[in-house]
Order: sequence, then structure tokens, then C-alpha cells
Amino acid sequence: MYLIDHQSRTAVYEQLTEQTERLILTGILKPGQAMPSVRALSVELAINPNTIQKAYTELDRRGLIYSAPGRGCFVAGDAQARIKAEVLENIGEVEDMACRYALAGVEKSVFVDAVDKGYLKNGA
Amino acid sequence: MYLIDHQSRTAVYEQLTEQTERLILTGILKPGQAMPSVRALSVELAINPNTIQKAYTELDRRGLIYSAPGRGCFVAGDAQARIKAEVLENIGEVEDMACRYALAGVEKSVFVDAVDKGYLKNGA
Amino acid sequence: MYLIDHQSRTAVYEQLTEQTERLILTGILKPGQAMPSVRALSVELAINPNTIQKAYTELDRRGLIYSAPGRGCFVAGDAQARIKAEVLENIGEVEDMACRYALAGVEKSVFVDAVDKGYLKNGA
Amino acid sequence: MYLIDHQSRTAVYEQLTEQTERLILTGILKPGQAMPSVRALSVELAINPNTIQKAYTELDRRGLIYSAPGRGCFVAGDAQARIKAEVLENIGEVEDMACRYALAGVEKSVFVDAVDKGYLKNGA
DNA sequence: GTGGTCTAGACCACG
DNA sequence: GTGGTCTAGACCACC
Repeated sequence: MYLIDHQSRTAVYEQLTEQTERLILTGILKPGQAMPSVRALSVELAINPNTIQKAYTELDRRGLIYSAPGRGCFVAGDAQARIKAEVLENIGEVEDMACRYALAGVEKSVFVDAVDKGYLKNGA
Repeated sequence: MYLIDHQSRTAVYEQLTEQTERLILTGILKPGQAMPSVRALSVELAINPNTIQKAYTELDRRGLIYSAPGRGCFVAGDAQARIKAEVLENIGEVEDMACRYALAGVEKSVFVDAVDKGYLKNGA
Repeated sequence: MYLIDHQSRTAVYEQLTEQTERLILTGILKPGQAMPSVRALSVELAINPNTIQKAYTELDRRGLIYSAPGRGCFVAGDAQARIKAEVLENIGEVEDMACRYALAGVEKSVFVDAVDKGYLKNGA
Repeated sequence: MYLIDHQSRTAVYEQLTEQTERLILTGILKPGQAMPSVRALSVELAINPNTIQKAYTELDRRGLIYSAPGRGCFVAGDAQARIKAEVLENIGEVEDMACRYALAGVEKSVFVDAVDKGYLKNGA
């Protein structure tokens, strides 16, 4: 389910949260469903449990999962909606990136082509 | 010329390289022009000289500036072109971002609106 | 009678003791009345019997219920009085909370309004 | 500055965040001021640096402090305002507590007396 | 079994 | 020097 790149400069626990987001958005992780246990995932990915825990804590804080000590962690019912809300809040990053490309003299059509490709990947 | 935000999470030396890029693209820093000296900039911005040096080294590595030992650093003649080439090389990041937004269920029109806004900021 | 929120961060056994207190105070559970059996409650709430037992043990320790081996658990005659005594003993927590709000700069009237609302809920 | 109770049931890192809040509200920690370094505090309190770090991370997340890697952690300019906002958001806890006391049969005057005492402590 | 906290000690990037 | 991440291993409360 998860794929960790130890060479990447992005922290392992961040890779975990990002990939969890994707799994939720793609519906592989469904609302109410149990997340893999901290220990189980730690052995499966050969990662220290503390690192998994850190990722889970972050996801819990963002309301994407909730943890029930003694029972496990579960995907929140409104996880997808929350992610979308978070993403929309940061729409400014898109503007910034476009601005950078414009400043560099990249034609808008080139930029939009890339956007189209990205959107096609998800059949939208 | 430079504006450092010490509260920002992006490293100071990165803020320097990014802003230098902008200064080159906007033509404020012209080809052949001398960059501010490390010492001068370090006092002006109240920043450790090592940090300035690190930024300059990075810019040098990317061929955006060149250092003439004993005389200082100067903007490369093809700096603008190089930046544009670098940006185009990373066009995949645009695709990735679009893909993320698509996955989150953000309508393409919303995304494109943000792109338009970004492009307008530079009068393109 | 009982309503367990598995998403809550408060432990299940604590939810049980708290709700039992409320049931005693509201008179739904009367002095001498039998508590639901551990087994019955465990199936009704789909909760591990150990968890129910832990709650009952705690209530017993506080003298709110007593267990008659072989016959079950029963509400103590002075349960209501005991709860009130316990609450009064911890009146310091109210002071502490008020202190916190004062320190944060919350006007006393705002605080008292909330208190009024809380008291009204019980028709006092 | 800090006082840790290792017997307390509240986690050490939480004691740290709570006490930091108090220090900010009382003005002992002023906006822009540097927080004690993770290492320094860890030796002063005889606590593992990771635990301090955890507290600082939490404070950073809540916007009460900001961390500048390589320079240190600093109190946010709007830290006091943020704390007040957080507190006001949880005003429901006051209502709940009042409700509990009302249910237990504690006279409102007794409750309000405790509130008065709490508010007096801060000369409000 | 589960998640949550803490310690110890290491390494990295940044200034 | 600073904060940030990761590992290893331990202990706790809860279910």
C-alpha cells in the first residue's frame, strides 16, 4: 500500500501522510475503515514505529483519521471533504507557481497543457 | 533589493536564490552586472556571511552568476535563458500539482482561474 | 440507556462511569436498583466485558454502586450524596478554569453567561 | 521558568505547552522573544530533548511560536490573541462543567463564588 | 492486541 | 550553535 523512498529529501513521516491522503482520495482507504496498526506498518515498511506514530498523530490532528487507543486508528468520515478544503485553502500556491512561470517567460499555453495532462490522469 | 523574512519556513539562503532569480528575470539585475558583495549584503540584511556565500555558490553552480576571484560576482550573460530552461525542465511539477487538485475533486475551472490570476500579475 | 462514542478521545470505561453518574443524578438509576449485568451490557454496547468490569470496579471503589457476589451490582443508597460530595471536593477545578479564562483576557461576563447556560440546561 | 511534575498524569510535553501559554499570557515571554533552546531546556529540566521538541512542534503548529532552523524558536507576535481565540472556541467546556455541577445539585451561588475567586487571582 | 509517551543517542541542514 | 528527523527500545493505559 505504501511506498517509501528513503533517498527522498521529504521526511519519511511526510511521505506517509501524503500517501495516506492519496489512499483516502482514491477510495482505497474508506471512511471508518481501520488504518494499518502502527506496529504492523512499521515492520511492513521496515520503519521505526515512532515514525509511523508521528505520521498518524499528524493525520489525527488534521482530522483525517481518528485514533481510539486500544482499538486502533480509523479513517474519518469526512476525510475526503477535509482534504479538499485544505487543498482549496492553499489555492494560492497555484497562483504563485503560475506567476513564476509567467515571469520566466513560459507561454501560458505550455503551462495549461501541463495542467490538462495532470487533470486527465484522474479522468476528470 | 532583497527582503528576508526570518519568520518564513524556507531557509534564508533559499530566499536569497529565489529573489535573485526574480531580480534577474525582471531585469533589475542585468547580464554582466555586479552582484552585491557578500560582506555588504551580509551587513545590509543582518545575515551571516556564510549564508550569503551559500546562496552565491548555489547560483554559481546553476550558472546564473559567475565569480571573478578578487573582483566579485557577476550576473551571467545567459542567466535569463538558463532560468527559463530550468523552469521548463520541471514542468512536470505543474502536472503533478494539477493531478493532486484533480484527485481532491477541485474543478478544473477553479484551478485555471488561479493560473490566470498568476499570469496576469506579470502583465503577460 | 448508555451511549458510547467510539470516536471520542475519552476512554470507553470513563464514558461508562460518567454516564452512570448522570443516570444516578437524574434518578433513572435509583438507590438499590440493579445495574445491568456486565455480560448483558457488553453485548448491548458491543464492548469488551473487561471494559464494563473496569467501569463497575471504579464505581464500586467510589461507593456509588456495590456488588453482591453472585447477584450483581446495585446502586448505593447514598450514591447521589456521594457524587455531590465528590463534585464539591473538586470545586477548585472551577476556580482554576476561571483563572485560566481571566488570564486569557476573557471578560468575566462572557464566562458567567456560559455558566448561566449550563445551569439552565438542568432547569435549576 | 518551567516546573515539571513527573508524577502528574498529564504528559510532560503537555505541561510544557500549557506552561508556555501561561508564560506568554503573563507577559514573561514577550512577542518576538527567543524561547529557550531545545537543548538548553532539556538539560535544565533534565528532560529528553525529543520531549521538548515535541512541545515546541505543537506550539509551532498552533502558531504560538515559530521556529527558524539554525536560529532558534521565537514567540509569535499574535501569540496572546491566538490563545484567547482558542480559549473562546472552547467556551463550551465552561457550559458543560456548569451543567455537571447543576445536575449534582450544587447551588449556582457556590459555583459563581469559585468563579469569582478564580477571576480575582488575576486582578481582573 | 492497540495507540501514546518518554529516553537515549545519532545524523542532517541551517546560520 | 540551532531545530528537525529517525532509530532503538522501553513502559503505560486501554480494549
